[in-house]
Amino acid sequence: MVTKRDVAVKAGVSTATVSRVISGHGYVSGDAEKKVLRAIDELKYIPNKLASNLAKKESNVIAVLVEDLLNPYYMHLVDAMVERAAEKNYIVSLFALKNRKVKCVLDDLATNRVCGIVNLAMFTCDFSAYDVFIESGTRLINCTNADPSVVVDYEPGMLEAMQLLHDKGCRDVAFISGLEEWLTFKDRRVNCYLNNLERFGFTRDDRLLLSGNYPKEKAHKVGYELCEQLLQSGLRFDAIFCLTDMMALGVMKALYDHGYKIPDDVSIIGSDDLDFAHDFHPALTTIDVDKKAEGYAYVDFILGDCDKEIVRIKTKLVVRDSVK
Amino acid sequence: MVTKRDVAVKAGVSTATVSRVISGHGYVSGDAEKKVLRAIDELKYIPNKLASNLAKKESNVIAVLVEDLLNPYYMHLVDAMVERAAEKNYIVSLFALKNRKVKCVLDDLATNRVCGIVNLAMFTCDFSAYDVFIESGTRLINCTNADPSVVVDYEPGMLEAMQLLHDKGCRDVAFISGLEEWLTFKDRRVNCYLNNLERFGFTRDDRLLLSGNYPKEKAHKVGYELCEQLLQSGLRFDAIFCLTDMMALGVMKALYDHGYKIPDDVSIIGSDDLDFAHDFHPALTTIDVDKKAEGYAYVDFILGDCDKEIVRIKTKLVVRDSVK
DNA sequence: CTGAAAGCGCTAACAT
DNA sequence: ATGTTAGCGCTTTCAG
Repeated sequence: MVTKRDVAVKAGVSTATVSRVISGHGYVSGDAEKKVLRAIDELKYIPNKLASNLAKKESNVIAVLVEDLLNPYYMHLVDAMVERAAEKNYIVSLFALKNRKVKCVLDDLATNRVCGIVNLAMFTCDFSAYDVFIESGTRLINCTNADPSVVVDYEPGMLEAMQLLHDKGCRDVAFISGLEEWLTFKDRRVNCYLNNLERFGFTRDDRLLLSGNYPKEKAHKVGYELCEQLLQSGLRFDAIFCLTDMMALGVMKALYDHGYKIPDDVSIIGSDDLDFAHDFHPALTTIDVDKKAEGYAYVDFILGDCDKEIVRIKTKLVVRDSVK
Repeated sequence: MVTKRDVAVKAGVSTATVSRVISGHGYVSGDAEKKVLRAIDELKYIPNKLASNLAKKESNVIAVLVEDLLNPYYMHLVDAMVERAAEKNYIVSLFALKNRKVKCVLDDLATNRVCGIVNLAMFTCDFSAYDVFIESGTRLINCTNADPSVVVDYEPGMLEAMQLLHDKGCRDVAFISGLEEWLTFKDRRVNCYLNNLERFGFTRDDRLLLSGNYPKEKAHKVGYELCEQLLQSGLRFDAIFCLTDMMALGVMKALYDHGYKIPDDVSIIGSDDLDFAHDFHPALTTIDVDKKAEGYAYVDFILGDCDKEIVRIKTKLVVRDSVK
């Protein structure tokens, strides 16, 4: 294996100089640079991250914590993160909570000395017991309440959606959501819905807001079940907001299974705008989230390339065919 | 930061002994073991993978190469791989080809000294130029033609599916596939279809087998377009095999958009059995692939924990509502 | 059964 | 502008 030392010898300089030309930091004469570059090329030198990670006491891996890898929304995010991380010579690794104690996962992150952790799961964890993270200044996102954060600003999209429903004459608008403590009381989509019911002349009825076990259980499954629950409640409704597109998939399925027509009998609005929302039947009207910006923001935060302490992600309504 | 040395000092032994009890290799007296374990516990020692990676000249990261992270089938695989890898203290990192030259990605893999590469993309690459991989014995899956491999044995599932179609009286069965060179001429699903047309009394007509640009383009999009192409061809067909479930989503969408009813006018069969195939409309009849076994096999191969040189993944038909 | 010690390849002062 | 060198924390012979 060819090392930095080999390059240095071949170029007739020291390893420090080689480091300088590679990193771009520090002064190097044009002549030295040329020789080093040529040596690197001839020797096909490939730097060893393993060594630099150790020397720097920090790895180049960004950890992403997820509840469930199969969630397409997360994958959009991860996709963006991988792209952004690659630009900066970092890599992203996945850590799943499924079937593992949180402590195990945390130990795993610690032993790997990851340089940052993006927690996409619905819980905060106590990192205070992990000196490693604190000492090494590992950056955390969405792990503790004090983290810098990226928040999806659902308001514009939600307002557009409510306006659309209003324009179409809907009055009894249900909202199918997830975990009560995380996704009903704290969620910006739900809050926006709740805060603007009167403004758009929608019926206010607590029973129209349903909570379920997402994301501990699959969104589509929760959507299906909650929709059946809504159907059985006997309440009148002419439109349903779904917390996510996948939830909308389940909701629509339940509606079909019970003989309802979409959007004739009930209008559906999702949230996320997954890449295949267009191919739902009918094509889903949904609140698009700028997922690429969100993913980029995560890695920029982790890498300290973002000076803001909070970045807001844009949303907007994408009108397709699921609203009459 | 507490190091192995700290533990050794506290336990009154050498670092080598600490290593022995941690790794479980080599002889250690019960007494020494006890002391070491206690020291680890009291000091809250967390081993540093960065150091061990360097010392062993091999990292604990398994690389997964994908064309497109958003493909749900890959995510099922990655999900299984993450789970399996975690059991063995390895982590999995994602590398996307999208927008990057293959050489860049390969350099990236090399500089990170990944311990293995699972190539889920549709191309083989020339690793011969990368001494690092060869020297360090990096295990490759699906990278070169010589790799050990896991093959999905689509035959059982395909045969069941063809039998079902036959029983339902279908005769003109189309097949909507992907890249011609990879997914038409080489694909086991396609081959099985082609080889058994007569056996089930299906029409043989080359024009009924359509190729598209998947996976370079999204499956659902390719499915949609190919289905429209089929529609425009004027050929008669009463059933369609789709290479993947996501393709089926697009195909079904195209059918609806053109006024067809599923399964009344045409039956649809997918392949993969994604977790949300049940919530397609109608619920998709599809060939289930044992994705967990597939993911496990990949990491077992990478870690050398599998002595077979080829493992076969099972498939079976899951009957739902998209076949009349 | 245990310990000493020589690296692994790179980084980052510090010196020149 | 460039070189020297002392680590980074762990693994792994090799002695004892």
